[in-house]
Amino acid sequence: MADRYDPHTIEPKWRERWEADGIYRARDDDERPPWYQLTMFPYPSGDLHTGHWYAMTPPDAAARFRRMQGHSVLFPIGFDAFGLPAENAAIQRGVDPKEWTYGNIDQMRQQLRIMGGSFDWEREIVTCDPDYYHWTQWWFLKLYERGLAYRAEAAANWCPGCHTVLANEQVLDGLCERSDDPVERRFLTQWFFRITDYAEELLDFGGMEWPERVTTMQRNWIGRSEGANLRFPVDVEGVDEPLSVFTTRPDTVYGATFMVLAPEHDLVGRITTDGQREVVDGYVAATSRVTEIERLSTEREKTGVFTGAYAVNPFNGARIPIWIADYVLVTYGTGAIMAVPAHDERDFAFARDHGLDVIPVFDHPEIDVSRPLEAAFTEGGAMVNSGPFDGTPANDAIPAVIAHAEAEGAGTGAVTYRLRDWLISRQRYWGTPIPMIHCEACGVVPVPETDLPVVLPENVRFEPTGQSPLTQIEEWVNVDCPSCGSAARRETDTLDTFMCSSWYQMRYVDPHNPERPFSAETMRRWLPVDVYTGGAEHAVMHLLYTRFFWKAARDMGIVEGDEPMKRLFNQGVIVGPDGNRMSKSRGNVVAPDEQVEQHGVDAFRCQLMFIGPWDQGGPYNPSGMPGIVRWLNRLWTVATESAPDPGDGAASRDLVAATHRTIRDVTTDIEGSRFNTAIARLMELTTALTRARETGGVDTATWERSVETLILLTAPLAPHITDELWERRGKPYSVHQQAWPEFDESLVVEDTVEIVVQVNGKVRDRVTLPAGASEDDARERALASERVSNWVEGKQPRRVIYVPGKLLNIVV
RNA sequence: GCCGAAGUGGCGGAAUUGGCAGACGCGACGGUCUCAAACACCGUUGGGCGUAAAGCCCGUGCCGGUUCGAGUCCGGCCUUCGGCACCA
Repeated sequence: MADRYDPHTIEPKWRERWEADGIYRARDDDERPPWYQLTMFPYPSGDLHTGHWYAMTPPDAAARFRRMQGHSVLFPIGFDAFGLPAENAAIQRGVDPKEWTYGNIDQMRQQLRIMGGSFDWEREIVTCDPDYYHWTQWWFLKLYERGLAYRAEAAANWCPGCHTVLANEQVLDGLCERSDDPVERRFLTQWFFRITDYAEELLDFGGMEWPERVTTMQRNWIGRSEGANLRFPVDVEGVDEPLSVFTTRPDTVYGATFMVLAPEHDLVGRITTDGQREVVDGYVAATSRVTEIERLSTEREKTGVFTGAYAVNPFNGARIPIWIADYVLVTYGTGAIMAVPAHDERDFAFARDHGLDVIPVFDHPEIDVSRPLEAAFTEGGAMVNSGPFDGTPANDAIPAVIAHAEAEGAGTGAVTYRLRDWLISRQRYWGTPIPMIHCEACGVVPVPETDLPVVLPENVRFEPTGQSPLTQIEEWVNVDCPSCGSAARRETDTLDTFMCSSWYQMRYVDPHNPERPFSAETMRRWLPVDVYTGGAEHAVMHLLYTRFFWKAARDMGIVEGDEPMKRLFNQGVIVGPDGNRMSKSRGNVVAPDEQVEQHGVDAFRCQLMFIGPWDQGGPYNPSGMPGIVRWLNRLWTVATESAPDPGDGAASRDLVAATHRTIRDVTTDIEGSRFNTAIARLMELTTALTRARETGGVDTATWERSVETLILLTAPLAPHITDELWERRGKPYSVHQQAWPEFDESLVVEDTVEIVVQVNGKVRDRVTLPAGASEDDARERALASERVSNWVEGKQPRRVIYVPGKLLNIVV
């Protein structure tokens, strides 16, 4: 009587119906409590692959689950559409980046719709739309007004072969990814955001449910170090200011036997003596040619040259030589160090290679510090060779030395971060134009808000000139100064695409607002995001930038609260059946279209969720698909065939208990993103129903309620088949607009419990007792068991451990 | 080198606060239905000893510890993956 389960007829039917009825639209006037479920928006590469399905179908299930739980859910989608691939396509194949991008978006939209995602398409955003980047530019102006945007000289990756600036991602092992030329560093004036102003606050993850993995990576990236800034007077005529160094070990200052400056340090030119000028200049020039990657290699020998100048140790008056070396980085601390070879491995290696003094200033239980050291050691006992500090225990040494430095005016306690300001300039075409104008008279002038957006010109020629293609477009570049009206030029750099994605979750709440990025009401209603899901590759950059952006917006009174995303979940990486990253060349690509064609959308979604824990990822092996297909078929069967013979209804109670256990488990599993175990529980309930149908003894009302509960619980995971079954059972449209089943604890309580009986910790028997039996009852029943008494052998139990309702352990 | 996560059957993986290791699924084997196939369904499936029963022993990367009891906690290793990497 019932026809077979055929996903290919029911899936398009429901997709069209949901869309026509707009049942997934998020309404701002909905009175139910709001829930903002966000999945990282894709780059429009033009092909939706299995990774996208893996990233997006579980949050779709979560969004559907929250809706059924009575939330008004915002589950939006859009495209992160600026960036390099479009520009590369333009350079290589002569296509227009805009056409290429929008063509891909059209294609991906179609593919995304097939997924059965409950996205609110009316809120779609595309970051390369002028309606969107209008507000990206507005944000830039706000940050500039607030003093958080500034210009400075910074190194860019320069490919001498292509005559162009490369993004970090285009540099592979120090070589240009296209021409294989060694990449050089070129200094350009570029725009930065002062993310470092927020370094301290960004270390605080209080009240956030973020994976520890991510918070740890962010902490390491920010890299807070405590120590001191110490000032060493320089013994060079005409140089009055002292040389400032940052150190985490001010307690080793008496062991400082030389100073090292980064080759790019400001002072180098001024302190170098005539006799050393040639070697120093040569070394500085050589350094600029060395790539960052080579330079950072710890394997490299520690090179460096003497400047001829000396500094004075403010603690003991020692006159110590000043060197330059590329193991000191100009971007960290003050770009200069006091070198303490006895207690720092790098300084030790440098001192050994260049014949410099090594003076230990801590003693050590296993090392004779009166003899030449064989290696640096960092952990010592008490201070030695340190004048008035001799004998100070290691634990007290740092505060003592800092206190002394502060009293003497030789330095102060200080904190340094590894985090650098965010370089946002790109010498590229396909990005948001930076809304600034350069005027000879007025300097840098912001474009007035009323003139936004600064629209990206079209029909651009891509020639490798080393500058953004925008510089070629005279009619775009030449503009009147907004301040004085004289001839001026537009900024031709564009914004890092990470800026587009730093605030997109805010735009979704009010995506068509022409007056501002979003209204205060919509902001208060939806933000911050309840759950944000996406790949771990964004653990640092994107997720740190968006936190910075939010905090800056908060300080400007634009948003409320301290963090943009309360909860974060990183899904794992899905790889090919062979365990390798899916790639065409390996031939291990699983194409979603083929999976859908063979098994249907619901089966593919469920298989991806069933494969293992969502945060773990792993190989996608289609060989497991039959299990999911069988389950959906069995679900179809129990839901479409008639109820079993009720008999005396004796089996009803067990079925009710099984149903409610499933409600409980599936609810907590989906809340915790454990979709794999949720499906396992649903399979079990399906099996229970299949069995009950054969054996009978279930009254019809109970049967119907269990079947319908099973359909409701499955709906978020397999949305099409469940709506079809719901309809066929004559229930009101749509299953996705029904309430989530309520769990009733009292219905799963059993009359009897099975107690495991152990003797000396080994399971020997099981006894069935009434629920709530006392320890004495359990003990009596256990000792009555022949299997148990065989092991006890008449010995007196030394001790009995009873875990009520679970276990009894007799120790003899 | 540093930081983080993980290691469980032939395979993917289960296992609240320490309490029956291997849920659920794949595969395999045996069977029902069928002219046959598909679909569906039933049974067995960690290893060893043992007659197939009962029963016993071993078993969650390795070594040791805590505990009545350890996949879970502690100490020390090994391996894999991810991140950072001369950060003073």
